[in-house]
Amino acid sequence: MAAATGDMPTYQIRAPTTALPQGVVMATSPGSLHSPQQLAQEATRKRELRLMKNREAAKECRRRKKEYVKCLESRVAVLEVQNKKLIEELETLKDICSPKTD
DNA sequence: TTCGCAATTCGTCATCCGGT
DNA sequence: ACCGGATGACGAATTGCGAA
Repeated sequence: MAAATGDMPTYQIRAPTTALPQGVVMATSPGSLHSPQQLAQEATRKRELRLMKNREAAKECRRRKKEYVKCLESRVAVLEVQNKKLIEELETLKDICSPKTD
């Protein structure tokens, strides 16, 4: 697929993020954190939240990619039919235009 | 039935890139 | 500069299938 430094794949649609995944609870405000234990808990919570979001993002990314590939495949099918017709048409015109050698 | 293998799916990490 | 979303890469888990 697109190289890391390449252009954006056409199947990517950047949508604004809205709701949090179900079951995710916002943390208390940072100002209310004190002990190292609380800080550690907060770090763990943040990590779990990040993993959960990335998991969902990966699913969505793969879904879009599949859709994109399907779309490309159906376009290939259409173009193949079109190409076949054009080749046939060309052969017909060649027959009509070629001088009779006889 | 079960074993081995290939293909597919999934979760995670690393990185890039755009927005603030 | 920092943050967060998108995605490629990778390894682990799962699935499907033919051979024994």
